[in-house]
Amino acid sequence: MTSNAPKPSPAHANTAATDESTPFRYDARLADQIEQRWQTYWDDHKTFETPNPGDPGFDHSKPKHYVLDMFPYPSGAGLHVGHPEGYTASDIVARFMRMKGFNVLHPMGWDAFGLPAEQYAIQTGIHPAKTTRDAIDTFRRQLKRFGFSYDWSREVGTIDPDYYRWTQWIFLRAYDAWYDPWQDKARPIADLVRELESGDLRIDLSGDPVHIGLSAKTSALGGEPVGTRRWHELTPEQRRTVIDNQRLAYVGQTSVNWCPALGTVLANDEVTADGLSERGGHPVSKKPLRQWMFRITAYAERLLNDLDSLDWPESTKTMQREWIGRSEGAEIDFDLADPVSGTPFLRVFTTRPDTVFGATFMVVAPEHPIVSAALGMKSHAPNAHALRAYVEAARNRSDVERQESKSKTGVFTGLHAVNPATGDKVPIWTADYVLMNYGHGAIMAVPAHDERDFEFARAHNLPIRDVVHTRTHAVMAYYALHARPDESSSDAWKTVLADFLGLSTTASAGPDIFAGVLDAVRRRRAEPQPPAPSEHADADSAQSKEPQTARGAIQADWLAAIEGMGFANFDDLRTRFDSASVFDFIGAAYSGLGYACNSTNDRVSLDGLATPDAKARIIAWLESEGLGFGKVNYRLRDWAFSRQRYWGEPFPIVFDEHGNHYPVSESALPVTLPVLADYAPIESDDPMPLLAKAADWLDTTAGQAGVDPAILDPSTPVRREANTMPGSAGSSWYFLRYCDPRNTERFISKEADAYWMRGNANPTGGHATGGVDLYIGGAEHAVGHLLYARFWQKVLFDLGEVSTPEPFAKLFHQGLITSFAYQRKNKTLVPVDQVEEVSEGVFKEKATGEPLTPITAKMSKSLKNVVNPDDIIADYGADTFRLYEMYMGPLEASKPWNTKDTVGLHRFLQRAWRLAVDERTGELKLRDPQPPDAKVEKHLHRTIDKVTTDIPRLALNTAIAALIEFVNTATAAATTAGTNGNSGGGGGGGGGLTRDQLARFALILAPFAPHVAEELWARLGHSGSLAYHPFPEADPAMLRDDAVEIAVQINGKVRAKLQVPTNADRAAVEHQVMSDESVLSLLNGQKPKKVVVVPGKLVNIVL
RNA sequence: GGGCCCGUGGCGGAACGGCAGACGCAGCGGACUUAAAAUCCGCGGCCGGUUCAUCCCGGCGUGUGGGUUCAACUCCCACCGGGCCCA
Repeated sequence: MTSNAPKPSPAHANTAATDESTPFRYDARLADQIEQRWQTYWDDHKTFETPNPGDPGFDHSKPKHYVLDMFPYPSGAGLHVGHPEGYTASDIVARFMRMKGFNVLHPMGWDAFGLPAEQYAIQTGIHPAKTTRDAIDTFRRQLKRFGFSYDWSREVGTIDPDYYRWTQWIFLRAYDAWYDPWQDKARPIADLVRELESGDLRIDLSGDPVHIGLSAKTSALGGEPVGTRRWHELTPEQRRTVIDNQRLAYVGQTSVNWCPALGTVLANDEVTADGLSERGGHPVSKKPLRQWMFRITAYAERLLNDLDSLDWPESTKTMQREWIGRSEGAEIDFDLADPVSGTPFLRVFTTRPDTVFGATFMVVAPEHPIVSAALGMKSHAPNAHALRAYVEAARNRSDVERQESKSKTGVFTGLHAVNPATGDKVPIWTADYVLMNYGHGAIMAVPAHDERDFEFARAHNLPIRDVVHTRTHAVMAYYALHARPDESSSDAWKTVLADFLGLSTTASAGPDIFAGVLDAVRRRRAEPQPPAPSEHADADSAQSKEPQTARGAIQADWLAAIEGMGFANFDDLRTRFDSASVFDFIGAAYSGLGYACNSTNDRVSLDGLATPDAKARIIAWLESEGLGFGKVNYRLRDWAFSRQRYWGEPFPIVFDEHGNHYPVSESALPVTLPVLADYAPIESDDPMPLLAKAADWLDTTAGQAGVDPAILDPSTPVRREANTMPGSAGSSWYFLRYCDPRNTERFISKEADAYWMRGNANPTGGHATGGVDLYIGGAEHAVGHLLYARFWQKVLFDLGEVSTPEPFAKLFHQGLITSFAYQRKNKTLVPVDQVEEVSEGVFKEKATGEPLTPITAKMSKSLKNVVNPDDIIADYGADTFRLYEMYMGPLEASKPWNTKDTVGLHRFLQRAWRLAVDERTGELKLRDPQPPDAKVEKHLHRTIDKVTTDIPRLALNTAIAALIEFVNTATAAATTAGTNGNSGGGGGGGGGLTRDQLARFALILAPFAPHVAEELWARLGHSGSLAYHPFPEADPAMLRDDAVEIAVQINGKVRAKLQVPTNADRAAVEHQVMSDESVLSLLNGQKPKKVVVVPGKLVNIVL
């Protein structure tokens, strides 16, 4: 039987025994009773409903704490064990913080629009409105069964018209805003119009507003802005175009990810690395499309900088930084060596200006004007035919084909440019791997340090010149230059170099200290037998051959590496480095960071500089010479916001017959999603929005649609926007709605926002930047949801709608819960129901008898290793389930589910229960009137302390371990006192804990196992819930012992243990240790060189 | 290929640079029981010595090899293996 196969249910096993002699044992049946009772109680008494400022019962004197879960996407399959992991952790924090005197906001809702629900509806033939509602009901019922302390009165769903009304409203706010680069914030479009009208702003050549004399763009070009126009010079159509191109939500033409099978466009984060859709795994291709876009790129710098202020996992911050992809590159101008009319120079953008010395040729897109210019020049006739044919062919290939094609085709234009750094004449080629719409449609090709350039150079026999060395190469280059004659001989050069490399890389050395390192290598080699300087002179005989083998191993590694590079001899090595052709020789480009080399001319040298420094120096030089300038570039693209599907928020936008768009006025919101019977996607190569099927809804008048009569006559026929918003629309602001979910006037009241979203220094690490105090959810949303939500928050912040610039002050990712799976020799996996365990830890496939290796893998339907939480709760109860999931390991770690381990946590609750309740009579067992056991009391304080410090840092596994230890101590005390009987359910009479101790224990258990804690609390005679009772405090005096056992080490090895007074200072401890008889006998008369005393821990005597 | 994270008993895991293996599971021994289950108590890294046995003692141990330190699971470097992200 495998570990995941069904087990005999303990519920049934227990029931028999329970009925006979221990009807009040804590088993599945009793747990179920207790849990139902308290869940009903909490519901009936609205225990976890949280008033807002201004509501009756709101307590101004308490600080706030907002604990948020990423809301789930309710699927038909119901919850799996991964969902409650984060929810349990956040629930523990929420319950703890309530008891610590905070006003806690802890809501739950549903992310319910989107592709999966729609796909499911298509498969089943049931309308998504129905399947989604059913899934929500299932999820809600399951979540309630865990006893989570959500304020269900604040429940929201993204599909509720009352909710998406405000999603549409936020869209309109962005539609009606532009990004002011001078104030570095979003502002209303009306401000832009006013400044254009006043003449403060003009329109530049590319149609963007520009401040005369203030524009970075124009000053970089180093001249007066040419061709700017004033507002009043523009026609109404031109004005409309200018304005529309400034909106934060705008219609743009971009290359999108089109998925023909799903019939929709996907965002970059919805497409996998191998070009398949994340949902369904269908092929996705690039396609140009006019669609709604969000100008998230305007916020790139702020989204990047503000990450520093957030208490988020470093890995997630790194992912966002990389997704934003800020790079400091440069625009560099290459003068043309051959005169071409109208084109004095070629401008390129590069992220690696430090490699300009290695630019041995240039490549322009076939559409580049210089190509047609070349074709028109008689002097280049010999090449003209091939060139013309190539341009013609390239025109018929799509961008995708051009990017993907492996063969590096291209043709020489016959023209040359001048490399501004080297002064060399370099040929200009045209090739279709360079796209006209990227950068300037031209690149400087650095074949030694760019993969594609390298392949192109190889294919067309162009020179490859090294200008960046890795540390390894830098060491080798230094050696090539500085090796002594005896070191360059045929036998010696490799071993000396290997030692040099070994020592340099160990020391993370840069070129500046190579000389010293080489000296050290030579000194070492000069020594006859190599006990390296650091080895202990007195090393005993057993380790005497260690140093040699160790050094030998590293040397061997490097020898193999050198061998792998294939240099014939030292002269070959030297020639390669001298001629800057190492990468050509190795046969691969190196595009990483390193140290510049071969990069010196009369006026600037980069040699030896690390890449970032080399970049800075070359940019400074280019700028001083007027050859170029530094430029910041971002990888982040604007957010494609249109989906051609049914199950999403409609846009509050209509179009007139000319294709101009108009907003639906606020008072006409929401634009409700029409009920569509046929919601099957339109599979096609061209995007076709599904809502186009709702003809009655689609074609209307401006008045019907609710467009402001001031901007469009109500009788004007209009067509509604037929695209819908993506799934990430509703999830980008739901945390705001929870604060004020039933507000019909605003998406969130100013008061609710100011209270719940404000900055708040608190135990779980809230920040002055404000926002949600603790946000728990999966790491898979690192660059999607978490970036979009930050962006919307900043837009709303700029427009004065919310008070904080960041939505989530502290973020925590729970780890993935995996399952065991079984692997054949060929690495394929076997479903668990086809596996048998032939003996302890040995597994075979039932059908074939093939031996299998157990591994951990994601839970999946196909492997049949999915665990359903409902089953676990039926067997053990929700409290056991909660404890087990939190006890499995660190919250952030990925860890395998092992059902058989759950029984340990069930036993813990059983022992805790038995401490307090007689299993035969159900009577409370208390120690009173006997005084509390001193050891137990002390341990209780330690446990309170441990739990209090562990919960805020989400170290819930160790907090539970501490609770278990306490129960074990108390149980032992009760047993030795002879008051707890044993077999089959405890004697009558006294117990291990006093009434007061049991009460405190129930309180500290409550965040983890709330039902059983409430039950104990009630049985102690309290009325009502303990949910708001103050959390017990540990007495610092009880955390210390009078004496502590310390370890006595001699040369780092523990040789003795000694009791010393806790308050003894270092000198006293040292004195006690050094006068202790057993220590003296261990010292055997030797005099210590040094004695290290770590108070309360150990003493280390160094001989 | 680049970046990040992780490698600790049979398993999940614990350990401010300070006595490695807390706590739980599985296992072994005992108590209770007609018996089993449940429960309770005890043992538990590996190798060796000593002993009837307990006690006790020595050596080796946190993927591998180096380094820093009085002291390294923990910090640094390289490598091996696994995972995640980006190409």
